Amino acid sequence: MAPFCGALLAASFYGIKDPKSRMILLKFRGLCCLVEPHELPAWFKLPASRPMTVISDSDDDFVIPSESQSLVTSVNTRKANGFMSDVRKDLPCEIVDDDVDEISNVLKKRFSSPELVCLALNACSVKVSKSLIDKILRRFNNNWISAFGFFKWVDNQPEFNNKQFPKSYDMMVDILGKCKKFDLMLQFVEEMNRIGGLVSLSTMAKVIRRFSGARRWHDAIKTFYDLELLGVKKDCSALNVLLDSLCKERNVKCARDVFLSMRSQISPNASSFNILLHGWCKARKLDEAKQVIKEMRDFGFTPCVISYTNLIEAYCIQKDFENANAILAEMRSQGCLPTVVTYTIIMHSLGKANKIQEALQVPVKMSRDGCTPDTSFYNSLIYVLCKAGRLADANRLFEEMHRDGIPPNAITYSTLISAFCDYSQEEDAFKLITKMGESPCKPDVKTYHPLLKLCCKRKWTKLLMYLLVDMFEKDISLDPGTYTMLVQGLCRNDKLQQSCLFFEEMVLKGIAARPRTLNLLLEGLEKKGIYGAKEKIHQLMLQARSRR
DNA sequence: TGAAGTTTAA
Repeated sequence: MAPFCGALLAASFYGIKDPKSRMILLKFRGLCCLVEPHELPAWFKLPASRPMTVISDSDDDFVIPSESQSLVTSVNTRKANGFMSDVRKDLPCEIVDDDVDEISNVLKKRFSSPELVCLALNACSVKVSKSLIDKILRRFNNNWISAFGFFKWVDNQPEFNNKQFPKSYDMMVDILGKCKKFDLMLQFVEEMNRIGGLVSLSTMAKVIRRFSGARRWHDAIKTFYDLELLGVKKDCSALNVLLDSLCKERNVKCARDVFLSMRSQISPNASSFNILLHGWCKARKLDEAKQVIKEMRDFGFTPCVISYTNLIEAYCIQKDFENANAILAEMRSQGCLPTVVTYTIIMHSLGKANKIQEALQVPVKMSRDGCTPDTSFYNSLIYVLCKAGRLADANRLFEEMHRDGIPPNAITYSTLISAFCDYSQEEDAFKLITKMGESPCKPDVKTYHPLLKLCCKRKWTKLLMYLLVDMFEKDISLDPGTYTMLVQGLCRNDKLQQSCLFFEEMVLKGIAARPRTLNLLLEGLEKKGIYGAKEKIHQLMLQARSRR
């Protein structure tokens, strides 16, 4: 009756079914509970391949409160009525890709090295195709060991001709960068260069952006200077990639210095100026932004709708709607018409500033201009309606999007789910994430964050765990904000042991803990007299500090 | 993601 299953256990997650009582034990990073299958929300599915064992429930110390019983029952009733199967039947054409599933099942076992992944995959008998590679890489883009092991395995397949798939190589470069495996990433690029014909500007853009994202400015700039060693032209497009990645990571000063030092060698285009303009606008440096407009004109470029929209956004960030409108008037006088992007910025900022009535006038003005809304515009409108507490209207709008041929995206779902959680309409929130599971939109941390928060607030530990397990299964990793929320939320729920686990994981990942979070945890441990854990946390902080 | 806009939250 011992717990089982090496690989899954190593990942500190397992689900065990007792065939007699049909109870399911869920264990996730020290969280543990025993549930009846009917308690599982409809969107939560245990993989069929998981082994079955009888096990006692000594670890279970969680209780689902009565409110969530009603939630679970309602989801369940729909399930009993065939709700889920109806949804599935109605889907236009669900592509069942057996090969993707077969490989995913192997990759999910979370091996300790790419070589082990490669070995395990040798047992698979699937045919390598471009679509298979893309699907797997997309699915495991948070897990470089699985992705890289899979890629090496593909490379060994006799039918695989690596020159056919430069984009897949670029994806692999990006995954290594995203997971901060920078040395491996550079080695891999070298390897691509040796094979020949695989390294392009789009490859190097991934490298530059990932270095910038990790605030390794020097490496980003060096990558640009050394482009020609890899056979990539050091032209204006390459310069713009570097400038943009520096600006997007909020280092516009560094971008300006690069720009000035390169100006004599590479002639900038209008985009170069707009990139810098955007950098200054985001940094709320309006004087510098205006200076860029002037330089742009001196250089012989006329500011375009993107330039004006950037300035409008800068004023909107400062809630200076008067000046935003003045720019709007100025661009019109220049014969430059605002686009749906311009209107989205204005509407969204008005909503954020609680000027709801004015915000809701924007769609009217926009249609007068003959400008058609898109998904992002709808998302902002939904956000504004939610901010005003008009959830029913927001939901109606969401339904209308389908009808109007403007497909909702993951942000649409996340916005509504978040609002439902804020207004304690948890049943609607869970209904929506169920619906999302049946749509092409993929949830991310931002989708789950408000749900996890709600579970903490209501002390719904079982539901919290369903969600965490679900995220784990989908390879959605926690971000700093979510770690902080979980550590604090579990602390307040007297789940100190679990709170410590998330705290530990966060610190080991190199995420700095806020003093507030640390103190809350330490105070909790002190109050409960759990001195061992308190000492461990202290040690952890010392280690983290010395590493920095 | 990538010359402009949309989701969490301290």
